[in-house]
Amino acid sequence: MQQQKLATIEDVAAMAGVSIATVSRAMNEPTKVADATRKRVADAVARTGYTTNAMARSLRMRRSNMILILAPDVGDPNFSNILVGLETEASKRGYGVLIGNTQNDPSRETDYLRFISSNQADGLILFTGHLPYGVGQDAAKLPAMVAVNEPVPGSDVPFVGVDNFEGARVATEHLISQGHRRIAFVGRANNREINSRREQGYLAALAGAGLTADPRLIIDGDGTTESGRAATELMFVRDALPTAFFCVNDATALGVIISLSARNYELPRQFSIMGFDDISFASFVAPSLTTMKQPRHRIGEAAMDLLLALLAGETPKSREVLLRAELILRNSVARVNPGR
Amino acid sequence: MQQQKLATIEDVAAMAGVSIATVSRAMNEPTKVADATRKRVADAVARTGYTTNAMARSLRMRRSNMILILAPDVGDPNFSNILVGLETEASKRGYGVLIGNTQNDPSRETDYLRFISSNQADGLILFTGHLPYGVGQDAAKLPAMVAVNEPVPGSDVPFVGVDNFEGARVATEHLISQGHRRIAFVGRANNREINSRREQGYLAALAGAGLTADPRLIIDGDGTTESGRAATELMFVRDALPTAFFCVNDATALGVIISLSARNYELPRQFSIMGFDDISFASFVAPSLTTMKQPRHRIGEAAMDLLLALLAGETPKSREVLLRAELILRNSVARVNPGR
DNA sequence: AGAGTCGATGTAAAGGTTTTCATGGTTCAT
DNA sequence: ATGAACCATGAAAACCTTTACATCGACTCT
Repeated sequence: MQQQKLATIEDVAAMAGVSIATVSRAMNEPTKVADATRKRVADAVARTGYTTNAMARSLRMRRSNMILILAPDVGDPNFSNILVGLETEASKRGYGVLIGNTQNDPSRETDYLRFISSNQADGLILFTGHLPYGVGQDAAKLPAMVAVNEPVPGSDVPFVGVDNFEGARVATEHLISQGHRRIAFVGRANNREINSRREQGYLAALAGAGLTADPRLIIDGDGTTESGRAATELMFVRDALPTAFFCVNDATALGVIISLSARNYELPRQFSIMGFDDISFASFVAPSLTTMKQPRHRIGEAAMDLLLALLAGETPKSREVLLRAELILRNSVARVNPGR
Repeated sequence: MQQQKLATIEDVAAMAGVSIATVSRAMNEPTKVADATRKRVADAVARTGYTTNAMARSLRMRRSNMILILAPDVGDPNFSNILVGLETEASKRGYGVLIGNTQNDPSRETDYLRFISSNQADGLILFTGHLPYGVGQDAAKLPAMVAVNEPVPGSDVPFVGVDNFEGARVATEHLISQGHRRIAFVGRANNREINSRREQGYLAALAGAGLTADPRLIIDGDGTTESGRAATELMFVRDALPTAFFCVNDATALGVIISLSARNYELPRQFSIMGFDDISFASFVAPSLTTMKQPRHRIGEAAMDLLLALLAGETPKSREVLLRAELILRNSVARVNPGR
């Protein structure tokens, strides 16, 4: 169980009868070394089982080949699927992935900065939607960064994510194509980028179809299931009902479904519900949820790809990489009930 | 954006008018340094914004304060919640958490060993249920390890997880307490520890109640939703039906529910279904799923705690740390239908 | 007063790489 | 034959800590 003494580059050099510099070159810049010696070195490496000590290399190169991922909630299913993409791409390129679960706790965010200030991570993926606390004004101290899932407002951090505007428009247009004219938007929140972009897409679709938005059908919500439920109840209180609900995300849609089911409405005959995200339970709810699927795996890959390009000194083509969401047809949307 | 030259321990030493050894001591063993100088050092640290270079420290100390987590599927919700616990505990103790997503691909598993062979990780958390490929016979080369979620058969790797036997017994006893006598077990798989332990618990509960197990009600399954569906269909073909299904996990239970619903049975009036795990959608299915909840957060914490104890040289009290699952009563289990 | 302790600090080695610069030999053009 | 150009290699510095050992002064005890 104990770490037995590992072979070092010197052991290899001695066995191959060359200097350590040559061993290093043989491994990292094979062209710069004669064929014969390269082979001798390779043999020695195999015999000793040598692997280069990452710490020593990082120390010397001032680079750790590690990426720190800062996320408010690692347990969030939306996160974990993107993580797979991030991890896959990083691993393919020889990078490791470090997880920081911040729970939106400022002190934890600050704490995680130690990884970058101590050279333990070269780059940063931000799921948090804001720069880490504790950097404040001197954001210059931060390394290369890419925001995922949620853009960082008021900064020039590049963003990779789903095209929320376009996706919301497609979703709303689908409802319109099913004959719906009174379509609610559940989950307005001006202070959240995602929510407001989706709202914009919704409004654009209405406008494109020559429909005017009814302000009573646009309800605030923070994206939780509970907010979806509350929004629905509010509509009944106001007695301003739509024929279809476009919800800012699937969690909200679930709240709407729960609320309507509790009132014994038959879905989707009496009301259509459209979500956004396609989280795992979307296909298990009754009725199963028609929604916009985020290409999470590809988002992760694209984000990591961009970050590594940044680290390599490239300048990004654009500040945003937007991937299209895909319309997933299930059973929560139907043609509008002609009786209504 | 560029890494401006960071302050080193020498800068601090110069500013405080002491040697670098004293700075190091002042930070790591404060008692060994005089109050006055400790204060001067602290001031200098604050003024320079010094943070110790983790690479240099790791190189010198032969310890990285990093834990590698090897998981077959990072996207698995069962995993991600345990991850939160692992991460929380690690972070609290000054450790970082490195993610390795193996997809059960042997080459990826082998690849990740580079982190430990190059000293980039001190310990290993195994979600995979087996030792990493590529170590083979010389398992001695591996660092401290703890298995989570699934034990590693035929090895002495300590395991932290839910008490599958006990949980399954409690679950089955609950069904018995509701008057059920013909109880199926869906998801038998002898080659998987988890499945067979849960089956044992099921059998123990039956035996404890003086019931004999009907082999026709014990159906193979690999824990997927599809396997639950197939198992149910098989029972109808055999025409050997239970009044209640105890499923090896929630995913399987979902398959059973889908299958029964498709046959227009009314649940739970005609059949009761009990799951295991309490994954996120369990409360959203119709009927919402009665199940055994895994204390995932605590499992993660306990596993990390054990691993860090191992790293500190302690010998574990026992090879297994088993946490109790909690019975979550929802709507998929009812008293047995007297009509049947 | 001298020997022995003790506490605070400094010196220097060690940890394992990568990379600059130097060296020595070979080839090629003159 | 001579210098230039080139190639393969080696020596040594640099990356930044931690820590064993040495030193030095002050204090205690006899």
